[in-house]
Amino acid sequence: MTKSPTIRDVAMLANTSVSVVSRVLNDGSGPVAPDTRAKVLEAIDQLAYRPRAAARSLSSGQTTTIGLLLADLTNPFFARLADRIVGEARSRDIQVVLMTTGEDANLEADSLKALLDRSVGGVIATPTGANVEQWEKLQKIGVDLVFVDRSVDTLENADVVSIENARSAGDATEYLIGLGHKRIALLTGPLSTSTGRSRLKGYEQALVAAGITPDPTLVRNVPFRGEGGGDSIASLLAMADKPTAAIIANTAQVANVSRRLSQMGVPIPDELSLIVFDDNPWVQLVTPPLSSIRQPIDMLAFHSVDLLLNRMQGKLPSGRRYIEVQAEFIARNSCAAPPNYLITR
Amino acid sequence: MTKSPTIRDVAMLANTSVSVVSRVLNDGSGPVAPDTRAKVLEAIDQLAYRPRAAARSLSSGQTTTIGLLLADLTNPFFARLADRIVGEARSRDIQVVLMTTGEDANLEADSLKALLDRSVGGVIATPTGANVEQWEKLQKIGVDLVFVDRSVDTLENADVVSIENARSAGDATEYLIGLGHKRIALLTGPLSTSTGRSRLKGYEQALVAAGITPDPTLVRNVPFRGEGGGDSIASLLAMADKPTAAIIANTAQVANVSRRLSQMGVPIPDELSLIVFDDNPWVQLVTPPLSSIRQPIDMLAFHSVDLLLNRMQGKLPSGRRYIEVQAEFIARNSCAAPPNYLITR
DNA sequence: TTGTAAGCGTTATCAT
DNA sequence: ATGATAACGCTTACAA
Repeated sequence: MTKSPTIRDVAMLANTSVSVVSRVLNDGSGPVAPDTRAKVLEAIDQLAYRPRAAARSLSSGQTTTIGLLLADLTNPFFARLADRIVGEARSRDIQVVLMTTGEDANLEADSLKALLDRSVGGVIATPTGANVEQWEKLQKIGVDLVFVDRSVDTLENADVVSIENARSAGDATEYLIGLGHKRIALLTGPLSTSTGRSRLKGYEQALVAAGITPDPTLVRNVPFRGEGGGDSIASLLAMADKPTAAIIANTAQVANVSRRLSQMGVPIPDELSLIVFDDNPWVQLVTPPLSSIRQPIDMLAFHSVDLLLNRMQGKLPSGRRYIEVQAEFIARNSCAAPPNYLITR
Repeated sequence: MTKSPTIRDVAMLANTSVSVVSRVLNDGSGPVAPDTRAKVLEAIDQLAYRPRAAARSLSSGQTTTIGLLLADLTNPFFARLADRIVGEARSRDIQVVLMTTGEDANLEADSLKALLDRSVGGVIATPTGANVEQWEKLQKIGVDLVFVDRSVDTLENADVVSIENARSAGDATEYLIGLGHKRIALLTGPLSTSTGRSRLKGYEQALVAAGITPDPTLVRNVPFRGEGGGDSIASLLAMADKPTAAIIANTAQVANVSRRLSQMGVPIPDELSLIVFDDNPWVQLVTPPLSSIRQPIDMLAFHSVDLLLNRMQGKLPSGRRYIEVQAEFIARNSCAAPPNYLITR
């Protein structure tokens, strides 16, 4: 545990002043003679000097750190998102402090409080929908905000990056309708989330467009966390006029639903056609492989950090930026015509 | 974007000095009269004051931030580990900066370099095995180290938290032997990792104990990343004297192996019995559900942050701490007696 | 018990 | 092109 060299040590060794060293450190912040620069660089190298982040940010008021507040790393979608965001951040030499909400407003509030210490210049988050005031307070102290995957409508100064939820849900619905399905169930997230609402809208629009009246009893809102998905699908299948197909638009619940269906021994796609949001690696491992909607995680990651960094550097005009990227429907073997469906024509 | 209040503002409002405010901030760092404290607390509350992390750490030389350097969040094992570690950290009010190596020594080196800015007081990592010098340099500037899941033997001052790898592999091997298997394949990680070596050792010991001579051609070392697992299992099954069972002891490759096996249409367990390290949620979703070794991720997380924090607070005597936790073998339906196996007795 | 003042390691302003 | 020097916001002796 040696005491680390400071900028002064470097200046001394290079026979110059701290200001000069600082200038070569922050390239372009002032004039430096070529050979002076060389000497400084050598001194830095020789001492293995590294500027201390805390001092830097205290003095400059800036940080090269962003916060990443995700729902839950246990969910493969968020895990992969985190992976890509961290990668994207590294390539730009910025660090990421990671926090999770567990979809719990209180935990989210805790995280927001922690973020108030100005250790980050901006944050990328999947908000729970609550804590609007704390989010605003965070913005007020100068922290830029980018919401990814979902948004909070009342927070108008936060940028948003997400997939085209309505359209994706619509695509899936159309596909099922095309196979002959009339009674299509939808498991979606809480309607308090933008994601849930959009997916529902896309689903209903597709139905209406095909001349089918949406049946509200076929729509279930399931919390992101917990076992809700399993129960919902079970109750759906217990209905008298039960659905012949289901779209699981709640990314967090697809594993639960799959497990329950497999436990119940419901033959897929014979008795029930299935489409899941989020193309996890394992959806093609199960029997049958599941048709799914692949969210372009790379794009979500790229745009969220790109947007945030541009904001932090003041490169963007004020006003919310809303970026939507396309998701891709992938047909596998979990969909077929409904039972007893006769091809007439 | 208001300018935030400083400790001086608080002192002023509370009609006292900054040192007093500082003392109530860091409870116990000095005497404060009860009613003075009350006034300070009120001022803090009223101004919504939050101490700035950078100033604090610059002045005190300490940080409430740790680094978490993991291989790859794409792997469910690491993702869940990250989730638990972040949770454990939050409950102690410490922040986590996340980085990934992608099992790449160069990326690891980059991260290590970034860590040199003393923004963290310690790091929890799954090392690649390389960059020994940089790890040492990190320790030299006072950053404590805890390796989790694997270790680097030459780094004797880093604590280690992992599962009992040898024993777990041994258990799985014994189980298969008990079913009548003689030719048991092992897919394991690179032998440059402690994990790979330990699992191999446990496997061999179990074999020898049962009077079976280990056959090196049945052991495959597969890199953590990439598609190696699939090819390995395929080549194993192409052998003349092919194995009747396989243990996939490379956590990162279980999905690849499963996919390949399913593509090849190898009947499990009829033609091949299978045991996988790491009990992902989806291993019970596939057909048949896979027998697996469940790693106690909560324990790994708890001990690694506990250990690290104690180190950082100097509460631990010097000398490496090596904590091993038990993993649990879970029998499902992917194992059976080998083909053509006659029960004689 | 309280307050003053000297750092902590940078950046940035302003002379030189 | 270079170099003093004053912040930045906090902790911590050391006085009072």
